[in-house]
Amino acid sequence: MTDFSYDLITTDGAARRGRVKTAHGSIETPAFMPVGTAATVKAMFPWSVEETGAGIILGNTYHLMLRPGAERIDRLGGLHRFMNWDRPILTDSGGYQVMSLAKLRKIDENGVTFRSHVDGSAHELTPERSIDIQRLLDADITMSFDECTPYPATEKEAATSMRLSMRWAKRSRDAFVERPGYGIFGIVQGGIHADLRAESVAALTDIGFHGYAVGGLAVGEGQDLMFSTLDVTTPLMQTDRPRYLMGVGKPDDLVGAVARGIDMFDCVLPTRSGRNGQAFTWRGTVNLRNARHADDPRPLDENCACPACRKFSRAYLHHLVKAGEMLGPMLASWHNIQFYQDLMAAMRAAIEQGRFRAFADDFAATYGRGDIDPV
RNA sequence: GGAGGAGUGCCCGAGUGGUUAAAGGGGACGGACUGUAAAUCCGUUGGCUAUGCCUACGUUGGUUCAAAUCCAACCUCCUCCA
Repeated sequence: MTDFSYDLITTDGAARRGRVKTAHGSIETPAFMPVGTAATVKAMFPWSVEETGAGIILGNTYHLMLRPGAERIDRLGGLHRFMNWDRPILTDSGGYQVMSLAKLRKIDENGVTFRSHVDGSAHELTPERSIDIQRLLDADITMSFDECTPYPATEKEAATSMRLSMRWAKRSRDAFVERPGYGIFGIVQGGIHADLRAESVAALTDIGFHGYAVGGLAVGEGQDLMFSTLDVTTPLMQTDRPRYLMGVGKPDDLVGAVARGIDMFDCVLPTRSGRNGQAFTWRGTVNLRNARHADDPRPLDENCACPACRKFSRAYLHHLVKAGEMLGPMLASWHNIQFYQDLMAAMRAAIEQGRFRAFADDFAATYGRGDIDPV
């Protein structure tokens, strides 16, 4: 089996076209990873996810540890087999839940004690345990255990939080069992502070990871601050390792982040928004609940290959969403994941052809700028 | 034919003298969602020449300073008995 690797195929400005090789296959980057927190990309079959062109999905240490349990998944042959997804999987370490479940956890130097959101029972997550769980899950890419620093945070808070994450990153790296085709990523923290981001990148680079993630963004700071933080972060990151912007984002966030040298993304938005009746298109978002679609026989997006667009009308999608029929969220999720994959494919092609800047300008000119109904 | 019960805003439904343009649902309309405690959450939902006024709780009339709330008649519906 080949080692875990990242090949930088070509660049266009700061944008990078690359390929990540893992035990379960390779990933064309820039890549978007659909989120499958609880061993399922919500409302989608794994083969549907595959059909959109997604090359990798994300799972979650915290959720799977609580239910059905990491050891159980291990006994059942690992997460790929358990959920019938044979392509690469990246697992989040539970670090995001340190922030999102703030009311249900206690944090100290050793790690975090969560009160389960399922049944209230107490569970400890340390860097060592998080890494071990991710090994049991058989994640191709393990994420180091961190604290996703909330926003807003004072510079002092961001520094304290980041340095704790750096100590945990070292422990995570030490706990990671090297296996061919498997890698572990360190997570850069530091809030919106350039000096802290620089310190964090240096600390992680010193430890040495197979890839590096930028964490703690898209947590309320806004796109301008997210981009300006990337501007002072990605230039410091190793060019021969993949760069993953965690939890991002909206389509225009993805384009802007690729322009700043990011290779990988994950976000719940396409699936969550899909379940909530919002569809993404090249012209912006469409709220399928809106009354204006009730009599519209046209497809959501004539150029989209997903079944929601190929086989059904906006009027029908509108009806499904309004009626609370589960096929509505299913089709909308499928469409959104398809759109995200199409967007990534378009960016990859633009980089290969050295026209990423033009692509980004064109995207900015049309996305969110007009009604989707230019009849 | 007799006895009893009920009629509230788009719908269901709370409300038995003033703080009621009227709880709460639903529906409708709109918005949000960024390493998923989310098939979730949040607004708005009588009208107007709007810090006020008009219309409104089956209909009409009455009692009262004041009525969705009390009284009378009428209309409609439901249940039971003939």
